[in-house]
Amino acid sequence: MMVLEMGALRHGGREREEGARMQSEEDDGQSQQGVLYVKVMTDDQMEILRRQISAYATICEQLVEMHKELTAQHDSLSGMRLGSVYCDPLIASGGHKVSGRQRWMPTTMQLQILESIFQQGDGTPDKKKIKEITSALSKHGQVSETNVYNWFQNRRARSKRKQLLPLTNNAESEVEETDFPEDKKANVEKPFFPF
Amino acid sequence: MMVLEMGALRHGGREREEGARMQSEEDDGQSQQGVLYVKVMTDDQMEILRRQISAYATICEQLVEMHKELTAQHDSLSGMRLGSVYCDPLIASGGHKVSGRQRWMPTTMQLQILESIFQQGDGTPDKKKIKEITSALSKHGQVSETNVYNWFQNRRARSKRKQLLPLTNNAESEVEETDFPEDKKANVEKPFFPF
DNA sequence: GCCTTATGAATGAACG
DNA sequence: CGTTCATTCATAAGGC
Repeated sequence: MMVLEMGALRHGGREREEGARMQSEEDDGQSQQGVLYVKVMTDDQMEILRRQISAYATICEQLVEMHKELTAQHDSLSGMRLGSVYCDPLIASGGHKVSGRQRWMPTTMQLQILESIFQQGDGTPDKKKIKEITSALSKHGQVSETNVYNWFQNRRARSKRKQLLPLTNNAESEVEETDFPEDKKANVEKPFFPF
Repeated sequence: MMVLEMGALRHGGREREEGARMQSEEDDGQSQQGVLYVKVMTDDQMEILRRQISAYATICEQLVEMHKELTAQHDSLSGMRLGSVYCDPLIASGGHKVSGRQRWMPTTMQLQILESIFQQGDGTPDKKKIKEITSALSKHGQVSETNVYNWFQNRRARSKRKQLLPLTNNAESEVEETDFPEDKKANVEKPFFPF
């Protein structure tokens, strides 16, 4: 069960009505003064309400997650250092540290193993092979199958790119901009969600 | 202070990446006494629903507002997304590497909409649906039906893959929890809006 | 301190 | 549909 504390959300605003997309919000509180009759809803109406609420719940969660991501990178300076062996639990006590966006840093030993496997021809190991490699690497530090998979992906891509790179000296006048100044404001059109 | 009871609405949801169809067929049928053919709600229940919806609407508004600020530079920095209008193929004339095809980069808003649709059950939209979605997304940036189609393809494939390989990492010196944003209600329990 | 580079990870698009 | 490729993003490391 989920409980939403509204106290923190109180705000003065609320004069717009995009939020009131669904009828149910025209009287705002004290709606039925003294009326004692019960409301009767059809299944369809019930379903509509349910979906509407679900949609909002989903959206809220997504927005919160996205907000976390956006703010995570901003204060990412407070964290433990990398995925190495250290990471002393400095936060063990009360640290409400958020954002644990650490990325895998292969140890020297792991890198050597990976490199040697890569150069032994098997450029694209299958799932089984990945598991084996991961298992082997685990002896030298924390690693996941995804890490191994990504490593090979990147290794392939970058070794290929290296080949094609060495003859690109002429700088194209890259037509990057074309920016239009007032777009920033235009972007604030209050679009809300068009389901 | 106002407390919202949400247990009845989304107790099951939030598996993300997977079905999680929050349709209500399972509990929709006359759960009360079995004798009623319509839903009967008391004023209190009605009021709760009303407040829930209102609260979500308000929250969403606020979050959207915040996001505009946070993503303002992000979106504008990338300039126009996608090759967009010009995409001048830069004739041969020596430059072969050419900036060529840029890939579609959905805007924050577009992503929000796509995610919402995906999680509302439409895992595999048909042609008609694709057109609608594309049309809706066009309001927030350039996008083609192919883009939308690909997005859903990838979304499905990757959400399925993710549940098949839960990374096999060992604890070691893992820094507390909080890993990436993916707890069910953890983000609602308390720190719902830490801003 | 920034800036540059290296590289792990995310993801749009394409392939079979 | 599942897998792979190609491009991009984000961040750790190192130089200035």
